[in-house]
Formats: sequence, structure tokens, C-alpha cells
Amino acid sequence: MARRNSNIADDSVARTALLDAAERLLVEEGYAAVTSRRVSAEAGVNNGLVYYYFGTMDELFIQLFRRRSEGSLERLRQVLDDPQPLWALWEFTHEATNNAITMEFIALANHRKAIKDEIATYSRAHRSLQLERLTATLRTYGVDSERWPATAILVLMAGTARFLLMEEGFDVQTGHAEAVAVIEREISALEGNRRR
Amino acid sequence: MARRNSNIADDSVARTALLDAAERLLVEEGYAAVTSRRVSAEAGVNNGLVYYYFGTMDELFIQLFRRRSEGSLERLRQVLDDPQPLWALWEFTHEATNNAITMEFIALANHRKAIKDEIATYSRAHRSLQLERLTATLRTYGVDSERWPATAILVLMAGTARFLLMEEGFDVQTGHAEAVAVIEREISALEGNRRR
DNA sequence: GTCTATAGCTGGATAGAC
DNA sequence: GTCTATCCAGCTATAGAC
Repeated sequence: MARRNSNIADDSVARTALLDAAERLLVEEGYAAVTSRRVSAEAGVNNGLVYYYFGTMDELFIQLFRRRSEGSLERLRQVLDDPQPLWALWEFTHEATNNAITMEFIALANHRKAIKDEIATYSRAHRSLQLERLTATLRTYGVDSERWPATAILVLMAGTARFLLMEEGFDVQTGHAEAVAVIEREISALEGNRRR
Repeated sequence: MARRNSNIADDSVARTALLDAAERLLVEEGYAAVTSRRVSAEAGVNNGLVYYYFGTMDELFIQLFRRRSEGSLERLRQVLDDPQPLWALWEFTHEATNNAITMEFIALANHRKAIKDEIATYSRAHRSLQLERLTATLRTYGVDSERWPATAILVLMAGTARFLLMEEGFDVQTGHAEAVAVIEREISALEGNRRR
């Protein structure tokens, strides 16, 4: 019987099935539903394998988060390569799929310290990457970086997008159309209407 | 032995102690820590009383949320009476205290349908009250309501404030100072510097 | 209204056979 | 690597004495 921290291939079938199942449960029923028994049942895999592959449920959550955040940073890179990067970033951030699971992780973080650290690291990397790529772009658009620093613009966009998604989760939409219109108008003023 | 839904005074000592204890646990350890056993222990009250007063844990959460939201709407009313209502609203929304518990309730809502409905109702009431009071104010400030509808401004402010608080919870602060500076500059342009 | 006791369930984690 | 069995903890909720 092998134990955690031994050399377990990251691409084993059972391991992947477990992570996939955990992700599904997390999105559909919230993190409270992500128990070792339910994850293994959902994955069609024996319950003992959860502990064989991850050791603890905490570790499973962490590895799930890492798998997602690597994918997500990779997608962000592609998004920022768009000829209209502000538009692309806005669409990306405003995308519902990412958000449900992100909110679950944030909630999880409130009582799982290890997850908290993972999220912090990821958030900083995410913001850095955006800054790195967009600071120069905004300058070429002629944005006054004193009045409108790139970081401020990014925070306003990200905050608004996430807030809209959060409220939509509760079927609260008051003022959303108007807020979206304002933001998209400002983006258009810099990058023109969205092409493609 | 009385049962739930009988006539139980809302101001009984034990009931209040239980709600207070639940609130404390919710803020400090997250909703997973809010179990009937821990709440009663924290309140210094017998465990059976949780069920005597609330019937189920779901009901306890709901009544806690209601107690808070009534208080919160009342405070919002006062805030909007400030001679500089935009400033006051910004400060209110940007206040850390409210936020920790709000995030917990949002997380809770993901797997407690009844809580979800409570939050939706409250959010709509909150937004309506803001709109009702601020639409006219913004007009007197000379804000062009075509370009900058009151609802859009409220959503942008609320979204940004909550996002900043959320990230601060993870010790992520990149760009926060810049975003705050931009928002406060815009508020100042309408209402002047913050007095008081 | 308050208390004790307990039924009944679900969960994390481990041991050890195969 | 996979599987079964199992220990132990913690939870909701109820029954019923006081």
C-alpha cells in the first residue's frame, strides 16, 4: 500500500477521474458536497483511492485548484494576445464558467488556510500578467497614466465583472445592463467596437 | 415541550444569545463552524434550545440573515442622509465589517436554497433604496444620466468595493490604492473633498 | 423553557487483503 | 494500484423528564 507523497504519476486515470469529479461536484453542488465518498462515487472509483492519491481532502482541493489555475493563466495569456486585448479581457473575466468555481474556492479558503495561500499566489500572478501586458497597450491608446493607472483600470474591470456574475447567481440584475453598457462604451472608446 | 412555529418571543435572552453566537462564529471561523453544538456552547446555552427556538439550522441561518439585513437597511438609510451621500455610501460599502459575514452568506447560499432567496430579496431592496435616494442627487450634481446612469454608477461602486475587500482578505493588494484613488477622485469631482 | 440522552447518519482516515 | 472493512468523530434532530 503506497502512501501520499510517493511518486504517483499526475496523469493516472483514477487520479484524473477524481479531480474531474471533484470539479463537477464543486460547481454543481458547492464545496460541502465534495466529500471523499461522493467524489469517488462520482468518479466511479474506489473510495480508498482518494487517500491513496491525495492523502487528505485538503490536498485534493489544493491540487484541483492548481490544475485549474495553470490552465487559467495559460488561457489568460492567449486572451491578452487578442488584437483588442481590453475587449478580450473583459469578455474573459465576465465569463460565467470560471466564476462559479472561483466563488466556491474563495468560500473554501475561509476555513482552509492552505487554499487561501494558493488563491493569493494565483491572484497575484494573474494581476501581474495583466499589468505586464496591458500597461504598454494603454499607453499606445493615449490613456493618461496619471489619471487612469493601468492597475486601477484592471481592478475596476475585474471587480465589476465578478460582482455582476455574483449577483446574477442570485437572479439580481438591477442596473447590470447599464453598468455593462458604460464599461463597454469606455472600452470601445479606446479599442473601437468589438470585431470578430 | 413547545415546538417550532409556536409563539416564541423574538427577544428572549437565549434566542438572542444563540443568534449572537452564530454571528460571531460565522465571522470568525466561517459557516462550517456554525453547528448547533458549537453555537449553543458559544452562547452558553443548552443545545436543545437551538431546536426549540429555530427548529432547524436552516431556519437559524435565515433568521440571522434577516436580523442583519434589517439592521443593514436601516443603516443604509442613515448613510444616504449624509450631506455627501456618495462619499458616505462609498465608505459604507467599503467597510470591512459587513463584508466578511456577507461573503459567508453568499457561500452558504450555494447549497441552501432558502438563504439564496433571502439574499436576493435583500440585495434588490438595498439597490432600490440607493437608487431611490441617489437618482435625484446625481441629477443636481449635473451628471449626464444618459452617459452615466445612476444604476451603473452604483453597480460600479459596489462591485469595486466588494472586490477590494475580498482580495484584501487574501492579502492581495496589487492596484488597490490606485483604484481607490480613481474612485475617490471621481466622487470628489461631484461632491468635493470629504468633510467630517 | 431548560436539560439529558440518544437515534441515525455522514464524514475523514487507516489497515490490510488482494 | 485497487478494494473492503472499520474506527472514530461530529452532526442534526427528536423524545421526554423536569
